Amino acid sequence: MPELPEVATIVSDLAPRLVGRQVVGIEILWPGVIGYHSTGDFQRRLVGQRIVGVRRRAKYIIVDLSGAEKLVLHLRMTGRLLLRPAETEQDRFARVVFRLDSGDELRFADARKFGRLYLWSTDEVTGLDRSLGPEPLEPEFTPALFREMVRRRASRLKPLLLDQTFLAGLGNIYVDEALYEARIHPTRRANSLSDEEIARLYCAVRSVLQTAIMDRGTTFASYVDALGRPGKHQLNVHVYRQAGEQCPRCGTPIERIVVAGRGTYVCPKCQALTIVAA
DNA sequence: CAATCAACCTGGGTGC
DNA sequence: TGCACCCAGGTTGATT
Repeated sequence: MPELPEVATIVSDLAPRLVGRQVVGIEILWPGVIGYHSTGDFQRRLVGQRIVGVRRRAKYIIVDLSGAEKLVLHLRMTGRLLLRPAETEQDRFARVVFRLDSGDELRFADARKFGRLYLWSTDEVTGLDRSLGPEPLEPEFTPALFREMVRRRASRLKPLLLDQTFLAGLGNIYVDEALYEARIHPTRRANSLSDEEIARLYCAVRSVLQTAIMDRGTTFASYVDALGRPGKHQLNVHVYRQAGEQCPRCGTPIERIVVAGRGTYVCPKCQALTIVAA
């Protein structure tokens, strides 16, 4: 479910509200979502810790603590991270609840139980960081860097852009939106792109993500921010889940195809595989 | 390195 | 209402 803009929204909601808070208790309603440590270990190591920072890397949420370890969360498809007053009725599918000294609870809820919570050392977080591709909105991600990355790869763009070790943060929605914006077909080989196409794709990736962040994410089914509010970007998507609707650019009906096992939305005219003479 | 598929789980929507 | 079936915003690991 959540991609970079959704995770960024949750982190921006949580950071000002969580920094300085202390974890005073933890309830684990479904132990399966705790990775690595035993659940007892998880509770013992976390209770009493103070939160000193909340940040994002790719689609991971990293909570920096007063101790040496860091709480790392991944929401996968249907995970939610919600900050609620403790007296609020429990959220459906709540799996782990952190009680805070403020009287609030940080609740991890996940219908499908794919999401995971880890307690990791600095070295483990560094290892995660090194295994991930660049952050598309950071200044280190330059057009020249992206050009070299894309030129070196032979795979099709759709799975390549979904690959978090290649580029961090994109998921199914924003890959389709970026490729549409750049007018490039998702099955094109990366190393077949012209310099101009790579430049278009670079700009498209960044503008799609930035626009979605301004819209506080995309809600089609289950995504909500840390206060339970849906995003607004579903009102501004051009192709994702728009099969049969008219392409905003040329009016051709949007098509749904399957690429690398993923539902994929394209304008068959704007994103034609072969150049058609005008 | 690239591609495909299964697996992890469950809910929601659709069509009969 | 019930039921079968399809779809799902992610990631990993096995296999070819």
